Amino acid sequence: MAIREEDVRARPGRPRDPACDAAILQAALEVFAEEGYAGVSIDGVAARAGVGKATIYRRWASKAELVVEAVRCGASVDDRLPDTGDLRADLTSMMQPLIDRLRGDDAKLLTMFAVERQREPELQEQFNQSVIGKKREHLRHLVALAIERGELPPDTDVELIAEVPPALIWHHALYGLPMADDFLERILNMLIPARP
Amino acid sequence: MAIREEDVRARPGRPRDPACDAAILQAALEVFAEEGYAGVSIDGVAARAGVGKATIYRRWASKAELVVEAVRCGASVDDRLPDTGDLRADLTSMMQPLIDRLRGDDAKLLTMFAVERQREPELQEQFNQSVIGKKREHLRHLVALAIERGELPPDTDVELIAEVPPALIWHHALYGLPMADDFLERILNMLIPARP
Amino acid sequence: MAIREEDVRARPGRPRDPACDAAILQAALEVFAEEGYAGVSIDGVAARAGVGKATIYRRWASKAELVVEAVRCGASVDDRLPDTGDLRADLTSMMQPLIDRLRGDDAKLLTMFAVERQREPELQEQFNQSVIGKKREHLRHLVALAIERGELPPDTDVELIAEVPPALIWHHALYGLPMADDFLERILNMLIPARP
Amino acid sequence: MAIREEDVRARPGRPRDPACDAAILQAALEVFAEEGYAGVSIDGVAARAGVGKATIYRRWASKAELVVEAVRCGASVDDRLPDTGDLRADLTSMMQPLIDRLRGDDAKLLTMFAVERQREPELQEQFNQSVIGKKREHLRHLVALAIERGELPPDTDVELIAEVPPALIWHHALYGLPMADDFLERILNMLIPARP
DNA sequence: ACATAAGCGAGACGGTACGTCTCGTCTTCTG
DNA sequence: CAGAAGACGAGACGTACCGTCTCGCTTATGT
Repeated sequence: MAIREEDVRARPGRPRDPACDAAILQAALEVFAEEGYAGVSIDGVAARAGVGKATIYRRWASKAELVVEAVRCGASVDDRLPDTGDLRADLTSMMQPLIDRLRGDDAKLLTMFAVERQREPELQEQFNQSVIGKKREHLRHLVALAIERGELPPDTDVELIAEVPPALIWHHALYGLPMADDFLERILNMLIPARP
Repeated sequence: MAIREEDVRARPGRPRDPACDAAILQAALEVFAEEGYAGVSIDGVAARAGVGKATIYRRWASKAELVVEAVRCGASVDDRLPDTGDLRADLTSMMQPLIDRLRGDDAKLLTMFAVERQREPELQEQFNQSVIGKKREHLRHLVALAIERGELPPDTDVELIAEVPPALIWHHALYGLPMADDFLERILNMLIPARP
Repeated sequence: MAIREEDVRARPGRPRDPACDAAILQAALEVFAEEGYAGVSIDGVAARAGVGKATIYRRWASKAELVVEAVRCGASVDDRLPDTGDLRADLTSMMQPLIDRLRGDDAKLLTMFAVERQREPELQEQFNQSVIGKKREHLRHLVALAIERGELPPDTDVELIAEVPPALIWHHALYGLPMADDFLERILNMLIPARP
Repeated sequence: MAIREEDVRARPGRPRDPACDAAILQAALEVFAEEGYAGVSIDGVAARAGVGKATIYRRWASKAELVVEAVRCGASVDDRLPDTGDLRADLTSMMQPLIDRLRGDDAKLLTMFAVERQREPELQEQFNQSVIGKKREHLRHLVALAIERGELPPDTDVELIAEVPPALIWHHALYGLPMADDFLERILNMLIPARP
């Protein structure tokens, strides 16, 4: 996660220019999409954003952090963690946007990011902490609640079930397997017993 | 892809020393397994292999090509396609070796290979056809047979179910999630209804 | 010639550290004096100066430029132009210091400087005008006066005689011929008839 | 001096191809004249001469030896060591060709060679041994004979006098001082007392 | 109102790896 | 054996980034 000040604005001195944040993230995203992680250079991003390097390092501690945030924003990975009391609805609300994106224009960006993560431990670390972790936790939470409500049998393997949707989605994306409109529906049908 | 000679041996001059190929690939593989892609440096590989840098660049045009080939050679895959008439047994026989390798020393190797495949369409294509495709086909075949035998309900989503084990295994591997000894058992428990 | 800034200090950004200039030139000079031109390596100079390679290449475009400047700075010349009325004394006073330096630690430095001048016409030009020219003129002046005083015969070839001492000194230096303590004395004995 | 077989031709096997000698020396000379010593690379010379590298190293032990011989041949530095019994004549016969060459088209080649010698200790060493040494020895020999014959006074400083002509010639060449047609004559007039 | 503290563009700095080049040696095959 | 071709170990070259550190300047705020 970036070194974002969450609010403070109690700090003395000149405040950070929000236009810089935008310009930097935009530039980073463009370069990443064009050249991949290795093609991103801080000097290059700074130049393209019309910004000094210090202005970047004041916000992000490393190239990895910058790229993570850029991709997260750029692909508008949404961080909503829904909890409506209906497992199907919640899972759909969390997973369908990912599927849509992986079937659309962002596909290349997202898979490229997934790939680069493996090549750059820093990147992986950063992303796991800032994004994946929370989602995983929430998925398990939703599954546990569903068991309590009786939507899933009591002996359900929570940790495992919670991984099935993202695992299948990414698996299909990475291997180029087709994901039809009813893809998520089929997954949920497999995981959630039909209501009697 | 590497600058491999087509084996002609009609070229004049001193032939390439095959011992160098081996030493370089071995060294690259070791460093890669220990430090990951970013940790591989040509100077380091050259030193460890007891070889000049030029000897590496004579064979591969860049670090990326070298690593791809090293991993491809190092990660030899086994391709048994069992069919004993028992789904649990067959899936175990197909999937457990993969899990074992992904939990063992080859883990980084295999995951990085999975990653590099994404960057080299040719490699991906070839690998899909020669290995993955057959396995996928066989898995579906096994699932279909299990339905016929009544081990799985008749309305089972064959294509989807068949992807779940590899998807979950790779998902855990790629995200560094723990895979305990009973990992495959839990997957099978989830997929296959308990025998009454 | 080096990429010297004209001292403007109107440039934006962090100014160059003068201590680096000094350290690099010093290190280059030392290596050069010890190992000769071919023995100078940028990595070596950088290491000895405690400086990154980029810091050198930011200032000089190549090894050659660096060495030229280092030597030029290191080989400061003295330019006394004596005129006591005694040819032997004046010539000794002008030439002995040169011999001493060429026999001492500065030998390699000075000869290499003489060499580099040949490769850098600009340097040669400037040096000829500012140092050599005046010395040559003064030598001829001294010889002419000596003729008037009768220390030398009236038909002496002024221009030629005036070149003999420096020519012989540099010739011996460049070819590594020995220059004993009485070297200058022998030259003068050859040129100036013994007083009756 | 090169590893020339001076004669042998008693060796078994295929004799060396004299055309190779010529092609290599020619190529080396061209590159040297165009690019200077540092610009000469064995690979480059081999390619330009249409010859394998081994064929060069079979004849010369190093780049320095090759370049020395190439320049010596190319500038047709003649190795005649005349001894007619007349000092003026012998000195003229030895020195005038050098002056002519330094005033003519070979000037650049020769001075460049003189310069590069200083930069490359190997080169200097090679050249001193193979060319300069013998000439210097012979000059001293001639001077000694002239003293015996009474052409020079008995107290003449042999070693010093012998160096004056080459020292003055090279001094003038390197500093761009004019050398008129009577340049050598003036030197000899200075050194050799007029015949009574 | 104006000092203070931080932001900003620019770019220097010590490092490290890159990919290229040359050296002088070694190894194959063909005449 | 000579010769053409070219692989080999070694190591310097000059470039490009990284992440940090000054510079001189600008911009809010808080007293």
